[in-house]
Amino acid sequence: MEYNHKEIESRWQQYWKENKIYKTEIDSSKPKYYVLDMFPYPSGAGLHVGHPLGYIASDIYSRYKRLNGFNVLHPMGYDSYGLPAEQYAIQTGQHPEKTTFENIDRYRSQLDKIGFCYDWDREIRTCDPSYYKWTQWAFMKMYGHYYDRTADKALPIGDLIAHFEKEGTSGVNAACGKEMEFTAAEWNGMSPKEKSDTLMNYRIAFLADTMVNWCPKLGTVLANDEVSEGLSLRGGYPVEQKLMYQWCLRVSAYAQRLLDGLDTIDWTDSLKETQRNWIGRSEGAEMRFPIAGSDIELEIFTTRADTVFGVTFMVLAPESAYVDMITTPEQRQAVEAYLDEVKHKTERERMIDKKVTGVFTGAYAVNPLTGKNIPVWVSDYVLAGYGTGAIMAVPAHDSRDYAFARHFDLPIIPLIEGADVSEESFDAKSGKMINSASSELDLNGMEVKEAIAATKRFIEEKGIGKVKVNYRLRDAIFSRQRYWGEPFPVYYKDGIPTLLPEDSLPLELPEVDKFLPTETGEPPLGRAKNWQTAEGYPLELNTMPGFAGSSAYYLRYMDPRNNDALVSKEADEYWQDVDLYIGGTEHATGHLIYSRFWNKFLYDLGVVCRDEPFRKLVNQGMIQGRSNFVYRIKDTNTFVSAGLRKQYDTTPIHVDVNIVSNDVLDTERFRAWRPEFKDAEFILEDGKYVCGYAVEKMSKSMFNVVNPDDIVDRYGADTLRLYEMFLGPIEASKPWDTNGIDGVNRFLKKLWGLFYKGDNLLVSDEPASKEALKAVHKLIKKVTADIEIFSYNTSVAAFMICVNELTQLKCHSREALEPVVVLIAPFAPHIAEELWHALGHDTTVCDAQWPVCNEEYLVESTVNMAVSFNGKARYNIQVAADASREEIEKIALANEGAAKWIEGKQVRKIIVVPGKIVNIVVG
RNA sequence: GCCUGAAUGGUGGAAUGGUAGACACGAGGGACUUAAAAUCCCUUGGCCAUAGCGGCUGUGUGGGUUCGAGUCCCACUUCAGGUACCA
Repeated sequence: MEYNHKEIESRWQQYWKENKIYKTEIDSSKPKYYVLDMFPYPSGAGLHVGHPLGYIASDIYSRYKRLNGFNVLHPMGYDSYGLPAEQYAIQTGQHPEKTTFENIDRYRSQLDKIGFCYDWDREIRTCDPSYYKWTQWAFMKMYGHYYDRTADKALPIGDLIAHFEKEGTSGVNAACGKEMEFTAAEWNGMSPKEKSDTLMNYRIAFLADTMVNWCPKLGTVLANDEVSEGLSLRGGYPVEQKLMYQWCLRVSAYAQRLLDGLDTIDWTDSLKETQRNWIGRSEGAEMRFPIAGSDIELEIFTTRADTVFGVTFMVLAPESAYVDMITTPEQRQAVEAYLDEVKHKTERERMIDKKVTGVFTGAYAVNPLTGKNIPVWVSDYVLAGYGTGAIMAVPAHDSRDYAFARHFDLPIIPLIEGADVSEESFDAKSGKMINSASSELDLNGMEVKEAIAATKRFIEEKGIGKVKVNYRLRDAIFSRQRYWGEPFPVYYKDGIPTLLPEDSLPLELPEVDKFLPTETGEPPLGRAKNWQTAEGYPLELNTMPGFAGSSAYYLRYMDPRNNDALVSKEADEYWQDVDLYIGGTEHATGHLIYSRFWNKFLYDLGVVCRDEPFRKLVNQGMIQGRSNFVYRIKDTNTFVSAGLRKQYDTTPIHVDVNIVSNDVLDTERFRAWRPEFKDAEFILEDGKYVCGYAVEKMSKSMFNVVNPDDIVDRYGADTLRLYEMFLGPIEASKPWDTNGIDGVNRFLKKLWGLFYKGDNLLVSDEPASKEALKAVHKLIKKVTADIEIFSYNTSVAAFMICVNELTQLKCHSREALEPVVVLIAPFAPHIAEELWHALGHDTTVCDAQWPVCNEEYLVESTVNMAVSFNGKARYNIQVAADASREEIEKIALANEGAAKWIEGKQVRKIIVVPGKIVNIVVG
């Protein structure tokens, strides 16, 4: 038999499926291992060759762990709610479920061809009611809890209500939107609506007026991580700021725990750093500046308390509530004109044009340390959402304040010795303080760090302010004005949001006639008939965002068909957490934050036993496209080969990479490719047409999309798998380059050749030679070590070396071949299964034992050592492998004439590292 | 601006501080063949030498530590990714 990948692969894939080889059950006799891929959003374009990179890597690890006796959970599913299907539905009128399911089927058939060991009985889809029941359930729990800072965990909102009834807000230490103060009597006197509104300030899932990223083109709000540089990530449409009443999740309550948790997990430093930046902890002080002639106090946040003597003005964010409170009648018109101007600018416009703008409110604040009056301004360079939305401006030591002061001609007071602030501000947090003394506080002469600490102490003692930690991390906006998402299990009773009863879940997504907003501007669910409770109360019209369904999916895989719980106690305690998670870095500030938050919340409730969901995370790189070009000579239909193109005036044209092989164009297929090239002429070099190339994004318009199906069809899944791993380290981004795939395919044929010559099985029961066993055990050692560090590319190289050696040794001994088959099984499972059965086994190779390296085979009787004298005149000596240091020295010296003197110089030092290199220093 | 990471042949990439360039592609040469494909063998960082041994040089740049540096330290250059009026 020749190596026939098609026949082998389809036969074994069918066998695995029929015998449910990869079905996983709880088995307390074995240690568990949970390997997870970030599940895909099934897009209409299908899989390209870049998608499976991470899946192959995780598949290898899963199979490896299984061969090592672990009970491996390795599931797959689909993140099937999302904007693209809905946008497509709007354009075509097709129900998003229909296109989504079609896409899922296509993904599945593509995935199946690659031979993954997923337990498909555990498949989940986020748009399936039996799945999103638990998304809705988690939302209800978040609604029903608040974050208690003293207990440092989520507690039932009922506890808080009981506290309010007895003591009001006194003694409450809870995460909230704004600090509130009321007595028990006041609470008990509130109307139901007032109570509901008050509790919204504390609930973990809550309704609030929030500044949102509104994307008019998509007709919905977007989360911060769905917006980049003022444009929507999906579609690239402009995004503006808008105040809307929205569902939110109090992610910020978990900021510190999300930060601390990073120290306990095995992720790359760069990813942890990205999350740390996103959480953005900054330690500073909150200070109050009284407004002159009123009892209003401006509260500001600063990390530079030391610079308080250099405050020459204050700035409010345009959206700040203070603006209206303090603006003087004389300035009101100017301020309102400015606010109007700012409102009409989109986020993007604000960013592009960094002109300094602002307006004076007419009010003055009193510096609590100097007693001096300082003007209060409004400017859009201060953000409403961070800190208190108001700052003290220190132009000498902050570049933004500096630009503002220069523009409006405000005074600049330097506070650090030697700082030259005539051209720019001095932002560094170092140096000795000057100009910073009052009768009560003297910072002069202190280092900046000391001064910060001293000022903080002072303001706390004087009650001017307090030490405060701020986080950049915002609460997640959880409403989307879209159709294709999870409905909220919420209705409105006399305007008061109320949860549906838990046993009514799931609340299924209703049918609508169109997927567009209603004429009155309500979300698409406003079109649904009878979208109300049995009593006639209206149901929530918003749906949940994409990250809702993907935040706890890893838990659902543990117990996917359980209708009574998200995950049973038994399943949770057995599978615990994801041991290895593989996916792209693009989810660093979205999914990977939300998931950790969601999991910590469930941990607080005692639903899950682990605080962190993903123990180890590996980021696979992106596979870019590698485009090919042909060069058309201007105004002709003649194409010139890349090497000769400089002699002509040419235009490069993208050509389909599938009709190019090793950068050589198949000219016949090119003529057939498109009608306009039917009569194309070619100027060849060395009889070939060589194409140019460039690395670009993989996309249809560049004709550089390589479909895995085509590769599988031509070379087989095993070749595809090995080649994707051989391409380079999995974390690295690299262009897909089909050049070179032949080498991997050739290797598999050679491996096959160790077993078969034509139809003859060559395998013998003769013992293997020492050399053959050495080659095999070297392989065992190398591959075992490589897999543990995900260095799959060097593993593949090791296989090639070993097979070459065995081929040269003409080794067909079962003793040598059997371990090789088991080792290759994770990488190329189909051929391994075939060869395993050729060796006479009737069980599947998946249940084999991972071979153990016997170091004895690797021991050399003698070792070659390079000896150099002063780094020069290097030569080799042979010594016994177990030779002592002294013996090696002796032999080394003997070889160079046994001399204590070399080239007339005395030997001073001999450094010997057994097995390595001997260097002798003279002089 | 800040934070991460990277820089090695024509290409993708190997190298616990110890013979740089494993493995593969590509290229060149050869064998087999009427021919092609497939397969196999040899050469392949650069320069010099070549009948043969070989020699010099070489991991972005400049320094440093070390008997010894692609690897560690300092400074710089370039590229990639993340992030940004976050006070």
